[in-house]
Amino acid sequence: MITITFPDGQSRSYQPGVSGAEIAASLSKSLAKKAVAVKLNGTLQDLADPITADAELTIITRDDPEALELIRHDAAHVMAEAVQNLWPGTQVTIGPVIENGFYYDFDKKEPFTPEDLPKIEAEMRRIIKKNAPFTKEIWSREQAKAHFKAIGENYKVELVDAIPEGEEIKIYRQGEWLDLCRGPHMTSTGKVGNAFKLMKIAGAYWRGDSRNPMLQRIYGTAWASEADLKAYLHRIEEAEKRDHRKLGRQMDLYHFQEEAPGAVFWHAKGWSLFTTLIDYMRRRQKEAGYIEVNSPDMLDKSLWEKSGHWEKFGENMFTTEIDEKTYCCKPMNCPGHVQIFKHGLKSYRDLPLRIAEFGKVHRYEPSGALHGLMRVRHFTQDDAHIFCTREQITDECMKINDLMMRIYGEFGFDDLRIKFSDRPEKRVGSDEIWDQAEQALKEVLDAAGVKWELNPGEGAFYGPKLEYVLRDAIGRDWQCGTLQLDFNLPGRLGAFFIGADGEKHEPVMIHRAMFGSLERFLGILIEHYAGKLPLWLAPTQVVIATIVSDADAYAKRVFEACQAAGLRAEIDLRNEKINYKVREHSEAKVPVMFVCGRREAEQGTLSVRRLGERQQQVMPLDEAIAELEAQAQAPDTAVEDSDKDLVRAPA
RNA sequence: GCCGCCGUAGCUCAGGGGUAGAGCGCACCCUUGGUAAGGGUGAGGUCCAGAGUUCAAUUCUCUGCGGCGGCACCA
Repeated sequence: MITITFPDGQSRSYQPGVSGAEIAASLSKSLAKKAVAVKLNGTLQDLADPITADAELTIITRDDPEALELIRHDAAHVMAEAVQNLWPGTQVTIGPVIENGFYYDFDKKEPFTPEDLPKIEAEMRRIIKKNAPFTKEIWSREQAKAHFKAIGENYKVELVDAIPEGEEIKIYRQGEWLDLCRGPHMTSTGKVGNAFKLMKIAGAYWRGDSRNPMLQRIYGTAWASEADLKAYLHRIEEAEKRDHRKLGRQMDLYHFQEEAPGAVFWHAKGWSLFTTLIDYMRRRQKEAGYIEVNSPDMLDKSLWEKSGHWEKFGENMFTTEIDEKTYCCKPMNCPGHVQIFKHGLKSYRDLPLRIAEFGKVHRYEPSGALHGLMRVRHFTQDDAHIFCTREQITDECMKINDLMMRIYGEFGFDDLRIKFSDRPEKRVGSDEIWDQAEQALKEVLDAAGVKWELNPGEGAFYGPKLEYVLRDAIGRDWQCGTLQLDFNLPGRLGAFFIGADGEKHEPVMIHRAMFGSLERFLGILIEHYAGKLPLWLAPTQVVIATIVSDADAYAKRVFEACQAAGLRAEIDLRNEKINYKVREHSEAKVPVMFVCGRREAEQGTLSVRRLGERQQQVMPLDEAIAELEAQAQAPDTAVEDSDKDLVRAPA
């Protein structure tokens, strides 16, 4: 007999080989009916699988959160059958579960069209209605290969070949249809339910390799209930409203046009945002002991050959020929910073030397990669390179991480993720150096007590890196901040310092960007705040709007007072009703409106209306402006009330 | 770069082999109205570009460019 322990701590004895279904039946009739799978020692498996040893077991019903991935996986199989029913001769490949849904990749001569999706959905519903049981069979490798070869499923043959020796080759049947699959599955197709929707068609390379043929992928979403599906579709809709490309237009921040693909035309309001961010970062960096420099935008190709960029990155560089020379637009600032470091003999006493630049870099990104502000060909980095000794690495990395966390915290990112990318296959430098570098970064992460995930083999060729990743409104991840250790470039470009021993030594270089790309960070910020930027960032902080033209003169005085207080203000004297003005400026996401009518003009007050609030507050003019001025301070310049007078004393 | 879809007014979009429409915005006029759209009049288009088919192309076909959704890429 074997002992099965249940989540409530109770246990029972069963014959070895008992199935989850039998166990469920032994517990209760209703549970047996609802069960779709089991979780055996933490792993999901088929309800019909025999259990041969003592185990902890949870019966999974369709309503359990764990069942969601089964619903989605089953839906993928059903979709594959549906597609093959509708278009015989289509080859199926792989169809995994992903966040919020599933996909399946097909090889079919004629492309799917958007009109095909409802047809496939209908066929899926028919298959689900038939409610055929999912049954598992274990086949031999030869049997599986022979079968898939015979029916022309060449990709499946390849998949069978890829299954390691000694691993079972599982076949799942659903009625007439079968598929090679790792499993597990629920008990029958009917369990998939109705809460699914096919979302989009896309191309995808076989096995994710661009040298392989391109397959057609169909993405779907599936949920336990129609309410969940509806909620999900609603979430997507809401997220799309936050898209920075849409908000950027609505808020008049920037635009793109055909003549400059991947290059931003920053409008006055967007540029205001841009410079506000730089001002903030400049203060933060100065405080952290950085010096700011500016290096040339174009440098002779020979320098990029020396640095290794031409070989490693040349395909992505913009070049220009002049005076029989080739110049490259800088894709990175590092070689320039090394030149500045090299200018004048450096002593160990100069280290660590932290060189920062808001440099605009140019990278020829593949056309298909461009994406609003998130991925552009010309962007500004808040870049810095720290030249230091080996001994200083940990301390410097720690400081960078602290600053990074502080800055991300000040923008309210609670969904920041940190990835640690270690040594790639193609790399330079000895294993000892890599050990040391990776160790240093790990220490930093541990000391900071932050959560991080390993990104194996994704480091730069010259050193390991940390990536600070933020998610946009539509769920895409973007790397923003980065910290990279580099034991390579200083040597290649001949940088050295004189140590305490009087000898030449190679400095270590730490590459680091906080926002990463200002453009990308701005895109993320816009989506993060859904356009409702905090006061200190808002391009227009306050609009002074009149109710009647009799208040024009007063409104102008208010406007001037706002400007004098350093507020970014606009004045709206138009011959429009106040409702109209309120609506328009609310839609433009202006955080505050100072409304003045006859009453305010007479009494020297303002009716203060904040974005998103229905209630207004009538305040004396001076008080309203002083309050707003205090609230409009950047996180790093905001001072406590008690200090305010001191700071402003010279006025 | 690859696969698919798309490109019509400043914006959002409809239309369709016989040289174009709506709403919003814009301009002007009336209206001075108290916190999310007052009314009227008007201007505004190389229908992405080039080639082809056709008596005729914004519409169909091809090529290019750009955008969107994925994939690959992101040093």
